[in-house]
Amino acid sequence: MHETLTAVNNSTVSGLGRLAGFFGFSDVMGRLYGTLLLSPEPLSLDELCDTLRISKGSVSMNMRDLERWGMAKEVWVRGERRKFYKAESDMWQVIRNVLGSREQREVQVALHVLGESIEKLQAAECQLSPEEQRLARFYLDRIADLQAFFQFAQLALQAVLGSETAIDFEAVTRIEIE
Amino acid sequence: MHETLTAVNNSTVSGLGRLAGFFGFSDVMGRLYGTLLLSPEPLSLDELCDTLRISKGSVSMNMRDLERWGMAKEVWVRGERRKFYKAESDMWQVIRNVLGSREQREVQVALHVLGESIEKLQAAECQLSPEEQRLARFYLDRIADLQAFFQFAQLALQAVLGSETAIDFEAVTRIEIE
DNA sequence: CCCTACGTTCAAAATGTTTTGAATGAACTG
DNA sequence: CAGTTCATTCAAAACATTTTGAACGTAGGG
Repeated sequence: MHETLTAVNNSTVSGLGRLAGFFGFSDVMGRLYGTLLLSPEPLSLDELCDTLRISKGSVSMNMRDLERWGMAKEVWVRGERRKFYKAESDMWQVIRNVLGSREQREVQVALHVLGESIEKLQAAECQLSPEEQRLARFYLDRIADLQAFFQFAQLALQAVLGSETAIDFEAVTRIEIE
Repeated sequence: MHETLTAVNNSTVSGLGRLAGFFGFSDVMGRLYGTLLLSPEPLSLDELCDTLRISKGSVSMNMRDLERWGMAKEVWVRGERRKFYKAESDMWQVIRNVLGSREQREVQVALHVLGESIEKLQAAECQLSPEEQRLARFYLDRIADLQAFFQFAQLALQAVLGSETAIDFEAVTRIEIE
């Protein structure tokens, strides 16, 4: 294959590995995803092993994760007994999967814990010594800031997730280029 | 100290540890930050060791990182020879530090690499076999999607970073609560 | 100057994560 | 049903990260 194609493939795959790492997934997941994304045909487990120089076991496990996150799908190739995979190529869908199920839960838990802390502090106020009351009020201030941060994050997430297919990537490209 | 205060302190500190981990920092950094954030007085290295049950060396190194990221500052306490630290309590500032210097650079690098790939593919087109040309066009499609994603990320970052002190956390709190 | 109180460094140890490959099992085929 | 071809599992090994503490450096006080 022409060297340019190989080079582009490599840098894209390793870039996606990096991106995956950034989002708290394993590098390998990202590289598998990238390899599938740049393959016009679905790929089998063995082809993925060969391409990425990774053991079969690892590919098997990581592919399961990719499927769990809706980033890849099994594909049935007629006349073949093996499993074939293709990437979910709708980025928007992938992002919604990840943000919607993982990040949103994290934010909600955080908000819940912070809310509880505030309640506890307010409830305990009358049992505290004057010195402790000062500290409690200090805590309340700082925790209110954290709360505001997470509420902001929640709003941002909802903005991205809420719009059905809204944020139109193609449109973004056009805006930037012009 | 009253048990409620201790409990709130613990959950906040460990929550910030979690958050730090999420952003690719070490847990310990987050916990140090949390401990400082919930202390009305600046704390010395040794106090931080004691509170978090962590070695002096570790605190020293992690505090340097916290300073590098603008999340904590040294404070001079008169009559004291030791270093004291306090948290940068303006969350907005902290977020801008992190997003501005780290995330933004990542996004820019990614955009640069993707742009290069597109150029390379276009330049090589006339040297490719018909079969390779089909593949090159396929790559261009997929890479354009990735580009759009990163351009979206860049816009989002700029929206957050661009506004001077704009996104007003207190206002967010009010909106959410009402 | 020397002594003390501190902060920093860094190599080794502890801990955590990822990868591997042999064992297992499931599904098809003749 | 026996043989083959695959995917999966999981314990052990390879690898990476974090933590530790002893050694070192530095500044102030006497």
